[in-house]
Amino acid sequence: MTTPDFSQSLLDLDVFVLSNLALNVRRRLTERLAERGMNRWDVAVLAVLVDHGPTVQRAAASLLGVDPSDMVDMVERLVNAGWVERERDPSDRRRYILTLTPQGREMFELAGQEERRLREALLAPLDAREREEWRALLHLLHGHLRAGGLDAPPPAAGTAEPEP
Amino acid sequence: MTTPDFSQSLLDLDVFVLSNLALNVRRRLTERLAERGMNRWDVAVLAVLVDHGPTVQRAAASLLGVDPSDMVDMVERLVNAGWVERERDPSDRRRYILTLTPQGREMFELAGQEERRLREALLAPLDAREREEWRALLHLLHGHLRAGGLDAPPPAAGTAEPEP
DNA sequence: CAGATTTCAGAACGACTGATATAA
DNA sequence: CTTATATCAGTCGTTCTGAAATCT
Repeated sequence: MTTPDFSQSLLDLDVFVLSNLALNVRRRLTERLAERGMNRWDVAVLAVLVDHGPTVQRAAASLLGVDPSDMVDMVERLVNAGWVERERDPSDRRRYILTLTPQGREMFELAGQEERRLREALLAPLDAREREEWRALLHLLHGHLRAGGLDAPPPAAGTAEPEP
Repeated sequence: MTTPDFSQSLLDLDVFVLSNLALNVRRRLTERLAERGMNRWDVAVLAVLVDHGPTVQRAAASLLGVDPSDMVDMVERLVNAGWVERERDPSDRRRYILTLTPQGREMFELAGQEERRLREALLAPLDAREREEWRALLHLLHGHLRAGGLDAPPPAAGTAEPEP
């Protein structure tokens, strides 16, 4: 689904609209990050390290919901760019420990700036109240979904863990 | 970006949250449509025919923002399923005219039902007022973006046409 | 030995590019 | 001759699967 002109019948299907809106925003984000030499996964990995400090590669992959095998190239990118250091865990030499470098932290800040610029452009037609409402609803729905909100549609039966 | 556990630093970047929310919803939609033997593109094409009536294949591709070359297999799927008829335009034999069949209309209705079920599950934690607000903001942002809202970030300069 | 971590090779899918055949 | 339409072939990026290598 790329850039439909959205006939009315499709507009009635909010899920398609949401999907399309997000896809386009995502493209813009990718473009803007590319201007800084980054991609979305770079930012996601850096965010994990910012929050969790030095992290085992496998654990970072789990946190991000990425397949561990796909983590390899992602991390190599970051190491080559000098944003992350990768060292064997001395206490368990199977593991790589990923550590944020000062340059990595700078890049994450930069990414945050780009995100805010993009968000500003997206939310331009909204006033302050609407922006707050949008943000609140967005995070509410995101939390609902992460809590397995789409797994038990009608009632509220078994608890469903987020896909491993 | 699949299913990040979203460390706080990433949660602060609303664009990532939006992207992730939509991506997961999109997956669910794909799953549910698959249970009915459809995919998202099927629904999009059917929607165009529902709204516009018989349509030239190339025009449908433009409306959907799809590359014409990718339209071939999509249409073949629909024809094989008996949801769409494809006939040469007698007045311009380069063209194919796509026409919705009654079965195609039925399938579109079915897709609509699946979308509403999914939307219901997604919006479960919202009350009536919040749902209205969400829908209004979603469509407002979608329209803003389709109008080129991300092309002129700071002021309001040149008009930008939707990417051809 | 079993189990965890990283890595590699390849499949599947969607989107994009370039070339070709047919018709206007 | 130029243009438009549909089609085909191939590439690229992303995600997923399965297996191997190393280490506990």
